[in-house]
Order: sequence, then C-alpha cells, then structure tokens
Amino acid sequence: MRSERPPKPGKGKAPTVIGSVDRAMSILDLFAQKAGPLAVSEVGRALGLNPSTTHHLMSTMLQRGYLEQDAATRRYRLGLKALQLGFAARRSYSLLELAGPVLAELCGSVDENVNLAVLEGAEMVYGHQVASSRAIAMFTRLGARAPLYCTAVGKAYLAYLDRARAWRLLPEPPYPGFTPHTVTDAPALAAELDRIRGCGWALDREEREAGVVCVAAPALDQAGSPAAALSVSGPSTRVLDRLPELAAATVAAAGRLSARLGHDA
Amino acid sequence: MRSERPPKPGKGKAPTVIGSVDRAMSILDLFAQKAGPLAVSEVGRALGLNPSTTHHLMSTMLQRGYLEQDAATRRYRLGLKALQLGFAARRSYSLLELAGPVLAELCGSVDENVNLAVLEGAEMVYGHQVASSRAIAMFTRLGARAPLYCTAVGKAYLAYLDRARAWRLLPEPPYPGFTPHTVTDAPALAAELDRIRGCGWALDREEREAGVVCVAAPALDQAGSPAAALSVSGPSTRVLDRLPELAAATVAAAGRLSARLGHDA
DNA sequence: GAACGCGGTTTCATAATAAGAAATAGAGGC
DNA sequence: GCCTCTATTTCTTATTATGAAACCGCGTTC
Repeated sequence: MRSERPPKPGKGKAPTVIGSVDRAMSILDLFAQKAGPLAVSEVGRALGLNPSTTHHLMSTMLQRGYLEQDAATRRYRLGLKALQLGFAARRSYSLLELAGPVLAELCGSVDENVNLAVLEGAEMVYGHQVASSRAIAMFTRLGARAPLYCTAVGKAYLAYLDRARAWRLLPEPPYPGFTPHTVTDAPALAAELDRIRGCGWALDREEREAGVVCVAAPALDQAGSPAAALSVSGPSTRVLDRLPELAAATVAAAGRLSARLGHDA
Repeated sequence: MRSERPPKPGKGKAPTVIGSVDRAMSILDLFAQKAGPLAVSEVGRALGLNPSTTHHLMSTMLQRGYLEQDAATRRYRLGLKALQLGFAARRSYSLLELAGPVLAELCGSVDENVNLAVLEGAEMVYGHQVASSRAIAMFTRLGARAPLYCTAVGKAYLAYLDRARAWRLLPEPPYPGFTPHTVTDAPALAAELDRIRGCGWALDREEREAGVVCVAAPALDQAGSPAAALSVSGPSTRVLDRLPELAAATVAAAGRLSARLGHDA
C-alpha cells in the first residue's frame, strides 16, 4: 500500500473492525440499496475505493456466490447466497421482534398507547402493546380479539386487502353494533375503506368502545399485502385534538415496519 | 501472524480471494445454514478459526448490522441487514431465472421436455421450456394456457393449494373433457388430489392431449404455497415406462426450486 | 484501419493490517 | 470459593490486502 490511503480523520475510536470485511459489506449495502446490476467502476466510484481493490473484493464475493456476474455485460448483482441469507434471517425474525422497536419509537414520539394487531381468521388479534406514560389510557389485553369492521386496525387491514377477500371476511350486514357510533351497513363501510385507501390511515371514532378513539395504519409485506396493523389509541378528545399529528406518526411508523418486512415504497 | 497458519495445501490456484472477506462469508454461510443463534466459540470451532480472529470478524459484522448479538447470552444471529439484503436479492431474481438452471438440470438428467408453469387466474400458464434431444417430443407453446383439472402442473398446484381456494378455481362439474381420459367429475379429482398430496407428484395420463403423458411437481415458496409447477412430458408409453424414475427426478427438481424460493423442507 | 479511450482484470512490491498468542474479565458450575 | 469455559482486549509481527501500473478486449473516433 502506497502512501495514498486517506488518513481517516475523526471517526473516534474504531472498536475492532476488519477493514476489508467492512469494505465488502459496504459493497453489499450498496447492492441492497440500488436496484439494478452494478459495474466494478460504479461501485468503486460510489464507495471511493480503488478499482483494483474493488475488483478484489467483488471477485471474492463472486466466488462465494454472494454476487453474480453477467457474462455479457460483466456487471454484478446479488447472488443466490444473498437470497438464502435473507431467507435464513427471515426465519429467525418474528413479526413481533421486527415490530417491537417501531412500536416503542412510535409510543415514545406520541406518548399514547400503541398496539400491534394481526388478522387471524376473520378477526384482529392484538399481539403487542407499548403503554404510554399517561394516567388515563386505553388498554387492550394481549391476545384479545376484535371484529374487523369497527376497529381502526381492522379497517386498515380491510382497506389494503383485495376487495373480494375483504368482503368475504365480513359478516352479513347489518353488522353488530357495539356503541351508537358503530358503522353497521356495508355501503358506509365501503365508503370508509375508500377514504382509508386515499389517506393511508384508519380511524375508529368510538365505534367499538365509548370514549375511545384509535388511529391505525397497515404494515405491508413485500407482496404488498397487509401483514399487521399498528394503532395509537386514547381517550376520545385527546386523540381527536391531535389527530393530524397522530395520524402522520402512525403512517410513518407503519411505513418503517413495511420497509422491515421487505415492502418497497 | 505467527507461524501457525496452515499451509493450505492443494486447492489449486486461488484466483484473487481476500482471505478475511472469505472467512467472513463462511461465517454468514454458517448462519444461513444453522437455525438458532451461535456463540463465537461455536462458530470458531465449526470453521476451524482462531477464537480471536472469529471475534474480530463477527464484531465487524455486528457493527455493520449483518449480525446481531443477544445482550444476555452474548450469542449472535443474523441481523437486519441480512434481511434487507435478501429482500434486495429477491427483487432482482425472477421466478424464471431461479427456475432456469433447475429445469436445465432436470432436462439433462431425464432427456425429456420439461416445462415450468404458474397459476394465473384459474389457469396454468407455461412460462419456460427446455427441450429434450429426442426426435419425438411434446412441445408446449410458451404463454399457452391450460385448465387446472386435466394437466399435471395444474393438479400439482391444486393439491398443494388450500382446499377452499383450490375448489374455487375449478369450474362447475362436469369439467369439459379433452380426451376420453379426462377426469370430469369432482369426486374423482378429489381422490386424485389426495393421491398427489401423498406422493408429491401429479400425473396427466393423456387427459389433455391424446398420446401425451406428463409428470409434475409443485415448487413451494417460504409460506408453503405453490409458486410454480414443473413437469416432464413425452409420448405416452415412453413416459409410463420410466414413470418411477421421472417422478423421482421431477420431485427432486421441484424440491431444489422450492429451496431456492425459501421453502425449508 | 489504426489510434484512442475506457472498463475489467491481472500482476506485483510494499507497508498497513489481520491473525493469533496471551492476558483479562466475566459467568456459571461444583 | 475455586475452577472452567467463554467472550473480549491487547499487542506483535509476518502475512496479506492495497493500489499503481500494466494488460487486454472492445467499441469509437478520426
């Protein structure tokens, strides 16, 4: 190595990092971000690496099957090993683990109870909850079940499921009412689902429980189907007063969870 | 480095491999194979690496997010970056690309025409074909469509779809017949699907085209749902004579494709 | 059609760096 | 409480990754 290596200023103290491995993983990161195939020169330029160093690194990954090379264009893309690694990682992550940090962050930013629910059969099941610090909050029992048509999480799901499937999950109207606000007829629900598709979030205005309002948004998997819904809930007036803020935060959190699930916006 | 490094005998000529990167990827490979979390010592032992080298490598990958460490047990597992890498790899691989080598290998081993078909709507669509070297063979046009109930690929799909969904894809019986052998009633088809679930492969005994017999097996994705079906087809007597061999080869090839799609047997 | 330029790839010398021994620090186990 | 087993850190030094330069194939320009 000549004297040209950049001095790497600042950066603090590097706690045991193997340079070449670190560089190799920058390359993998680059391929994970960029869509199409990349040439050696493009990778080198993007990462500020010497072309031959870049080639050495990529050649190693090529032989290992983490990259693949197009014989004609000589450009590289991710290889089968990268695919297999993803499958293995997927096996070791449950939805709850992936959602945990997202829920915690959402709760931290809005300081209201947040919930995660998934579809099971024709009902929503609450699988995780992070409690706010507020004295008055709405608690949902873990494992509790709720109908789709009168909860924010349920409607968020319904709106993003394909129409035929969504309607099959609903009972015959009129739907059982829980409070005077419960929407019990199909046309009103259909209109509500259209609204949800338009803005990305669902609202439960005391439809399931008097005095409690929920805002929810769906997290989508790589196929674009809802994998879970997360919601913020609290006393009616408090939530309604902050509605734009809470809705935006919920949508953003759901988007982060979607990204973790492999959905690309 | 002391003098203890093994001389790495044989191996031929190593064409530009960066040792530390190579080792790092052996570690990723190990995590991709093994299910649960692994300790530094386990990894080191499995790969014949020095504990501190192992730690250096894993520490680098930890900081990069390709590994994750459990604070309590200090054991490692794949990190979120591994997950994201998989998603990215998935985006750049089409089913056809994944299936191509598998089909080619199957064709090479049985020397009969092999096909790949996927479900589209309520029909099977042939998406790829590898032709055998035989003079007499059955060709299917790419993009051609065929009913589910009278083709080997269709029945392989039906057998592994969930029952309710499978029956919704079928027309009202009696099903239109194409040859005297076409199965046209629901009970017979149901019995046939049970048989397929039992042995893993489907047979079309001149049910769609006189004189042509097909053997098919489904490739399953990580959710366990059929993602495609591949088949071997040829003149009736030739295929029936070799049935056990062809069925085994088809099932094995479908299994390889399933593995590529993230299904774990 | 020859010169040119632009990547990808290979070679090679050299000094930066990764490997490994050894020491340290915890965490259980008996 | 001692002993063992493991993760982590430190430190030395020979190995090895880096990067300049050469090479090569290919497409373009003049």
